[in-house]
Amino acid sequence: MQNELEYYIKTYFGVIQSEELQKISTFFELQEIPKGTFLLKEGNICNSMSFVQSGFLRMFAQAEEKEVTQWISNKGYFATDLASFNFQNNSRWSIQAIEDTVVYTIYKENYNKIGQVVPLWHELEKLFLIKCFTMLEDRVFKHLSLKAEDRYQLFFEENPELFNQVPLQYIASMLGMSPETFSRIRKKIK
Amino acid sequence: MQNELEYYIKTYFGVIQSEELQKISTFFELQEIPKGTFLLKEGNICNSMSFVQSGFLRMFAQAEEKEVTQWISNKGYFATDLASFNFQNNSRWSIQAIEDTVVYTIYKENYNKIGQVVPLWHELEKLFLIKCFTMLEDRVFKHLSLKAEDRYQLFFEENPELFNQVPLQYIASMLGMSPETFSRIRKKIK
DNA sequence: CTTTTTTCTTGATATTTGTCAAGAGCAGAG
DNA sequence: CTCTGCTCTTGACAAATATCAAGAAAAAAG
Repeated sequence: MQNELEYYIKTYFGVIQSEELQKISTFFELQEIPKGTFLLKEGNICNSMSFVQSGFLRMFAQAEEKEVTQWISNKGYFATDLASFNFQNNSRWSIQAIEDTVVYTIYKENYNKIGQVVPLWHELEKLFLIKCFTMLEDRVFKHLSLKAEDRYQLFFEENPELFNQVPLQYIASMLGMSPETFSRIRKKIK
Repeated sequence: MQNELEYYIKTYFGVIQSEELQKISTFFELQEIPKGTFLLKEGNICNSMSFVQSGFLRMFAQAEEKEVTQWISNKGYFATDLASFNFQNNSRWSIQAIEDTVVYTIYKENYNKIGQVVPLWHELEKLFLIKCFTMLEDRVFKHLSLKAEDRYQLFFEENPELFNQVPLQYIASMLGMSPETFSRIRKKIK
């Protein structure tokens, strides 16, 4: 069980000595989040970061009229408001469990202790942030260069598991299209 | 002159002791980049990072048919392929001077020395990366929630100085619309 | 100051995507 | 099982945006 968490940490932060990995993982706690529960509400300060062990978390915000889903985290992904977690400002996102979800959560006070346990931590953290940055860069590029259908295709290839487990309207929103357009693209492709 | 660079560093990396700031700034070198010159070509490895002192740099990549402008750096902004700079993989972006441009450039070997000079450096660097991440998060959100006209408006409010100094087609691309749409929005708004 | 090239604008038209409204399908509550 | 909400789909239509082509304007080159 704990090994699974260690695997996620490795995935994001790279190779660490296994003793260190064990120490880090003791900072996390396993939590069961019932469907519908908010891990974070827009405007509040985010003081934790969670890795999804099972289930789904949706990160979203209110725009003018509609609710916009920014990201859906499934098994192996993490969820937090990075800016709020680090700067302690009001979070821009709400994070809510789409299903009953199990997460490994680390709170800020413990997160800040990792540096003392793992000498190289700041380097790993930096590389982690650059990966996150690059992912977003990629997303922006896709919006600048692709039509709805191609964005659908690419996302489907990368995350097929989401499509039969998460309300499709959320995926549509995350890809920047209406649920109706999403539905028509699905039909066309089948 | 050097003070200007120190100001940029401060802007991005936060408050540092002024002696430290001076030490860091000696790692940079002033370069004059003639219009049209490439600081980086897609596919090459990026080994430098530049702050714009005057002029404009365009970061772009080739998509299927068209060239997509991801970002335009003007005075005070920096330009680099973060992923390539850090992981030494092939860069996804080209960076080219739109005008004769003056930059302060730091090369990777010197960049890596900063940590020895400034004890807190890794912390500042981390906060810097989070700011970059947040900016991109914002951009994604804008694409998910706003129409072309609103993206234009917002960007214009934040960067009015670009609009009479840079070919508008590049701004259009960066905002995810065709030059024609861009032009029509301008007309409508005037 | 011309000439040439690039960029911007405009109109006509096509394509993509969104909106509205209705109904179908499905899951959960009782 | 049946009712009640959601969610998804579908059609008709509207709005947003892209494309193509031509000309105007501006900038660069000579």
